[in-house]
Amino acid sequence: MINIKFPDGSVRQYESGVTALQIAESISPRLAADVIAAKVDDKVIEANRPITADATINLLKWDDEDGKHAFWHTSAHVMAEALQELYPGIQFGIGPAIENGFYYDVDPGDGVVIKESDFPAIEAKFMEIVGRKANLVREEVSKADAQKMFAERGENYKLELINDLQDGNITIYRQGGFFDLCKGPHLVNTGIIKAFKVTSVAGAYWRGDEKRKQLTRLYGISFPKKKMLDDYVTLMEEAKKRDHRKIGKELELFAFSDTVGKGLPLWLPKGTALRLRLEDFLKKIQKRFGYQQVMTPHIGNKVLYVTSGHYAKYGKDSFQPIHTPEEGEEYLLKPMNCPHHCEIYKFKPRSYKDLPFRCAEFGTVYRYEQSGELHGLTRVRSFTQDDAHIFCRPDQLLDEFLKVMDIISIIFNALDFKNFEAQISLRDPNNKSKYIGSDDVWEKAESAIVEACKLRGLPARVETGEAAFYGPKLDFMVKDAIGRRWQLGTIQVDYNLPERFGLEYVGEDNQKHRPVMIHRAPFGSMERFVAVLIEHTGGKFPLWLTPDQVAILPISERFNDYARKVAEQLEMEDVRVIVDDRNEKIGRKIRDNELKRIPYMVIVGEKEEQEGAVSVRRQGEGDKGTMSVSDFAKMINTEVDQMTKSFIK
RNA sequence: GCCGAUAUAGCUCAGCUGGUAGAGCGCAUCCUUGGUAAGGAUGAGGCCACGGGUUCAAGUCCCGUUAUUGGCUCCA
Repeated sequence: MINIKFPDGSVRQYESGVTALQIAESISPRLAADVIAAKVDDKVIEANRPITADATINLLKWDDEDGKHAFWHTSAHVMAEALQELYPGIQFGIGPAIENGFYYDVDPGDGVVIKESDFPAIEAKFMEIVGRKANLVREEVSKADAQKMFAERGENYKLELINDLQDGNITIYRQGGFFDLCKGPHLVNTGIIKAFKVTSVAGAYWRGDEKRKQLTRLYGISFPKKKMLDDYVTLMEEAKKRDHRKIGKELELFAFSDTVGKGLPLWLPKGTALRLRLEDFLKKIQKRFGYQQVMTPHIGNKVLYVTSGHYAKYGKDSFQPIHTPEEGEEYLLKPMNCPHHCEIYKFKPRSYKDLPFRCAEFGTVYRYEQSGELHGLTRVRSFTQDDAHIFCRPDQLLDEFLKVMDIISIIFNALDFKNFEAQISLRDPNNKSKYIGSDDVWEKAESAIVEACKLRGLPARVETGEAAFYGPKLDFMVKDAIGRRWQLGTIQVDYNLPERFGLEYVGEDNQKHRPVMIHRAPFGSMERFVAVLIEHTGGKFPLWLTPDQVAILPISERFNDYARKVAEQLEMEDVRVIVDDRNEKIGRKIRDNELKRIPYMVIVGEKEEQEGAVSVRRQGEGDKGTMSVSDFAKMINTEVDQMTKSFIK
């Protein structure tokens, strides 16, 4: 007999060799029907694998991440089986479960293209296969056997994968006539899968290497109930309505013009109003944190970027240098603000008493992003960083870093970005040639970031090999409407540029010392931040930020003059208003302004004019009753003050 | 940059197996002057992305280019 411990702490005894499924059955038949897999001592295994020693068990259902993972992983195998039946001679790459579903990378053979129009056939074949309700059978095989099995099927990609595996822990899973190299875990039977959809097809390089062959990647998602798929499809459609590109057009925030050039956003009046308000908000916070605003040109002598090292690394893939009538003179559209700020630092000799020197600029930069990468406002070729560079003494570094973290936290709180993720990006120790600077300097910079996160209790994922070439960084990532992750705020520690630009300060000891630099951008870029803000709010911006706070709707044209008078009065009180004086009925005006997501509407007619009042409506809520114009102005301003008092002033 | 998809009026889209363009919204003019989510009439808008080709005939079929788009790679 063995002891099985459950998550609630209770312990039961079972015969050795018992399976998770049997354990579930011993508790309740309903539980047994829901069990997808099991976590036994932190290892996820099939629900029908014998357990032969004392263990802690967690029965995994669809609601458990690991359960879903097994479900989708098996689904990937079923999709592969379907593809094998539909496309004889197809070769398989890898087919993992991902955050929302799974994919399989396949090579359908020369000249064979899998297109969107083929999805229905794949889906039908998939459902046919799960209808066979095949059991998944796990087999441990030797490396030689595995090689033989996949060589017979002509699976060159699988053979390459097997080559990299250790003999002795190679497993394959069979279902019906199909088998795949896989370490599991899986469902016990494919029949549990009740709904499936191919979500998209895309190219993907084998092993993520753009020099190798591009395979066809099929994305899919599956569920244990048909309704769940329907719900998922509805959810995706809802999310698409929050797409910033769509809302940006509807609310006239920004636009693109082929004539201006791709990836070059045009900020329309409403979008500009929103952006400027965000910039003012940050400026106020920065002032409080001792920053000084600076301005620098949009171009700079190429020498600046040769010095910084950017030219060597990105020069060929950037907008090319601007030539002047002078022989040999070259300027670059600035891809970064830091070299300019270094020159500001160098303007005069600095004393240790002057540090930290924090200089901030909403600096527009130009980067020639690959054409396939451009995406709405989130990935563009011209964008404005809310950039600042802090030049400080090494002993001030940690404290300065923490202060930047505090600014980011103020901003994310103010805008209600709760579900951000923090990522520490470190250098890849196996590929140091990608980076500039000595080991010693990198170690100091990396440990400062790790230490800062520890002090603030910020849980951060650590990624090696993701650092900027001049230094490690801490990034704040936020998801968009359909779950894509975008980097917003960033803080980077840099000992290298001060070295390259020969930055110095005179210390207490009257000797020359080298400052440390922090690059930081809490929004990241105004473009990307606004894009993510649009998707988070669905275009319903908070009252303090929104371009138009109030729409005044006269009942008929007879009250247009009164409406304009009210507008003037409100404007005197710093309320942002528009007057809808179109020749339309009131119901129509309400509907149109609701759709424009204007937070407040006030209706004015005969009654209001006589009383010097307005009839108030809140967007999405409806009628709020009548009040005097001055009370209404007060109400708006109080609401704004309530929202902003915690983070502005 | 690579693989797939898409491109028709200002916007959202229809246009079947080829026979010289349609709707709704928006816009303009007129009627209507209204009380909390779409009042009515009339009208103006299209080198069907661009360039080639096949055909008696191309929005429709084929090729190329450009832009957009879903991924991959990249992201100072």
